[in-house]
Amino acid sequence: MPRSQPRPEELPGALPPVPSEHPSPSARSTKESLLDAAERLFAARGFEGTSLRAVTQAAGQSVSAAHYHFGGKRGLLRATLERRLRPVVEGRLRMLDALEARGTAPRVEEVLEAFLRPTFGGGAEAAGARARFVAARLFSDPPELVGPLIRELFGEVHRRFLDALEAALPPGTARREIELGFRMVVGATVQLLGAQPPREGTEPWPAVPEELVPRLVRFTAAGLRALAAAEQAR
Amino acid sequence: MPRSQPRPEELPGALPPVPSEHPSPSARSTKESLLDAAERLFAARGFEGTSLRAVTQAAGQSVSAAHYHFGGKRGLLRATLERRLRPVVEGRLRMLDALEARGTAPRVEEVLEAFLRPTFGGGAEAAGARARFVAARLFSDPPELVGPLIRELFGEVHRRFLDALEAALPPGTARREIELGFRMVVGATVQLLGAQPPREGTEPWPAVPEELVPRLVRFTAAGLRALAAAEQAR
DNA sequence: GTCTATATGTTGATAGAC
DNA sequence: GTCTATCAACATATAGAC
Repeated sequence: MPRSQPRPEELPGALPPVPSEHPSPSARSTKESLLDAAERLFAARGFEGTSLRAVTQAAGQSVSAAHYHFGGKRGLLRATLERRLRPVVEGRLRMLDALEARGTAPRVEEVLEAFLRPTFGGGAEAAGARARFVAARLFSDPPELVGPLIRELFGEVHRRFLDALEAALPPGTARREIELGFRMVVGATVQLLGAQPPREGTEPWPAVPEELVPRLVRFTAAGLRALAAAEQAR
Repeated sequence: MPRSQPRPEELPGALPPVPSEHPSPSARSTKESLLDAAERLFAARGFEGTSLRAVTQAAGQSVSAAHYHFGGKRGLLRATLERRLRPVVEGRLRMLDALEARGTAPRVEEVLEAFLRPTFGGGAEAAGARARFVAARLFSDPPELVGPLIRELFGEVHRRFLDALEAALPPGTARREIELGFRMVVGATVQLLGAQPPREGTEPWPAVPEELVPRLVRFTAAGLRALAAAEQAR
């Protein structure tokens, strides 16, 4: 049996092949195809309403491939959510950083835009599917699975934006009032993302970021200011 | 053991106790216990995530009782939704009627209050469970089942409130702008109903109508006015 | 890494006695 | 109206060949 040869190619650190992931091109495309199919089906029929079989079949993969890569159905949902939510969170933090690195204090509208713009990001076409999916999942089953992920992903962001809003609103506005206003901001945003089933007789709004974001900013900024003003008037 | 009124005398308008059906006292309590259990479980784990067995077991009834009374799982969901949504719709229409029967033109705040107040109705304690359930289901699976019901129940109401808002806002405000604003109103409302899984590190807001409704009215009225003003400035 | 085959449990729905 | 018993279908997960 030939002894092992300390070739330069085998020097430690020369080729640390898989630090975290992309094990092989084929495996990568397997994972990705599963994520794509899962995103589509989970969005359309919900987590519980979608069988793992349906996902793997739509992806042209086997059931056990999903188990190998994601550890099961729940892991697949988690990975699917994470893939879309992470960029939104990073975009929000980046825009808020830029705003705070600037000299002057940010206005309410600027803080809100930093929060809202990445939500509709990714281009007009892709934004539709992604946003619809993510928003739908946030409001759907199973809370014990999605809840911790939401907290993990959004916990810091929400705290920082609450701080920024507190700084931008008139001094003395109660924190609790700002928190309630922020929840309304989130609610209005989710609604415009088009997550819900069609509710009115009116035609659906196109999810064009250029159209929606300014109106969301306008609406919610006025709402937050009204909350702050009413509280100070007491 | 108090029996239900054996008096067949029907005074029109006096107090119609059971409008359409009451096959027998025991059947009624069977139906009701199934509805209660279904409401609780569907709200907690979703429609697809809840087995019919779990519902009937929690209700102390048999699986076939559910089939007999509601025709199956989907019929049970429909009946459960309808039981809670109908009073909200009726309350909204009643308040709007009263507003329009008055001489003077309603203000934006008054229209919004007519829309929002019944949403949180039914008392501080019961409101929590009902609202949470209804809002959760509106945003959850299966759209092809819930969608038509939503349209059937809310179609007319939404159209009438859009008209009322159009009349209350500055003349010339585009209908489309009002529709978008109205969707944000709905979104903010649903969010405050507490339907979603906990999303922030902050403690949950108590769903006390007396606290939430005025703030919702304040926030959304200012938002709608800001939308209208920005559009007229163009 | 990916597959087939299978273990093990649950689902929604129904038939028929009472 | 309500029950028990049972159905066929499908669920997730795993074992082991390649």
